[in-house]
Amino acid sequence: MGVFWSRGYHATALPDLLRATKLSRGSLYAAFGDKHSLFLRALDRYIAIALARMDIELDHRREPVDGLRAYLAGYVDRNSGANGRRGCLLVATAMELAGRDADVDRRIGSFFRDMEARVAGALSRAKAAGRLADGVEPSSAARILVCFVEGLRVVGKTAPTRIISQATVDAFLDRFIR
Amino acid sequence: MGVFWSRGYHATALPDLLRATKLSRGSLYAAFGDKHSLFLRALDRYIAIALARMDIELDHRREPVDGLRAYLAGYVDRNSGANGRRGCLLVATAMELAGRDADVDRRIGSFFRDMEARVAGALSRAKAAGRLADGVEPSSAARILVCFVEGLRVVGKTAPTRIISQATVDAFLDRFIR
DNA sequence: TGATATATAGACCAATCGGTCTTTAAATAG
DNA sequence: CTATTTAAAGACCGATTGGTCTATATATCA
Repeated sequence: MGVFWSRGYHATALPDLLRATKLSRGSLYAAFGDKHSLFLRALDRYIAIALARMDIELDHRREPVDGLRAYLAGYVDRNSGANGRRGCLLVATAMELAGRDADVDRRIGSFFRDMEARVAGALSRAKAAGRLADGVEPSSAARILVCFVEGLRVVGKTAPTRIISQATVDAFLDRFIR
Repeated sequence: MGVFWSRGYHATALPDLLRATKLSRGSLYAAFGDKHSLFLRALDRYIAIALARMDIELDHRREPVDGLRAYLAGYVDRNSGANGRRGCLLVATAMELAGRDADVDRRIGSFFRDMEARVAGALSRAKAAGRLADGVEPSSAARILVCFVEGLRVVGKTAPTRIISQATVDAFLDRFIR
């Protein structure tokens, strides 16, 4: 997964994968089929990890606003320094392969839906707790938030400075939370 | 430019460029040097067009809120249907090459700075006109807006539906404008 | 120990990559 | 018209691509 993450699909060559998996060419093909299948597995794992993390951060039993803060703090972290420069496998894959690879399309699409649903859930709970700013509607705010964090990952590729990311995230949340 | 835009750098092969430029192999190399130089020229043109468009949309003499609306409307447009599926050369390049190509790094970085400066300018003028919501600070709001629109381009790759984009953009602006 | 299954290393494949160069045709100048 | 420049077509180059296959070494088991 790490190799695809760092380099992208096209830029990852077989030798890179062999070095990363410590497998021989034959064993790799026996275990995973071809490069494309292996990439799909890596993508699936990346998605599963991201969603699992969200399930913890945005847990129902938790204070929803705290959950959202933790969720955004995670993005700040992943956007800082070396982490930021590494980027996001999902965003990179979306830009590189979406619209040209049906398998990828399905995964990216459903990931964004799943992510949006989780954020919308947290926002709904925040609203019920009276913690949302006036006029904020959970479902559209969730879409906004998803766009915002994915955009963070894009600009974080070139300017991964933690302090600015954190301030931006705080200012963002201030617009939706009270 | 169009070829790199549609396929990305690595996925664009020489034959694609020959077809697109209607040039022979020799002429292309005589005119542009190598693939990398040609790509840089395409990227520069893309950036110049984007900034020129912003200069019109966010013109000083215009009502700043109208300008911001027009600016965001442009993103809605570029994110809908086939346009959306084509994606954004800048975002794709940032994810594919940033951190591995110094020439690209410089261009992407300065583009985001230029874009943010223009948005911040419009927001400042809006603030002076009393059109900003309470507690909105132009410079941090500009960073938020840049992240938001770039994130739009990412999720727009898989779900480029105009109505939702428009509603999301409207709801977003509602948080900052009055 | 000897027989068998497993996985390694790496030769090998056709196709394609970015890039160069030669040959030929077309346009221009006199 | 001929002479000269310009550009197109495409052969060609070594390197690399994703993928297959064989020979060898290493376990495993009786």
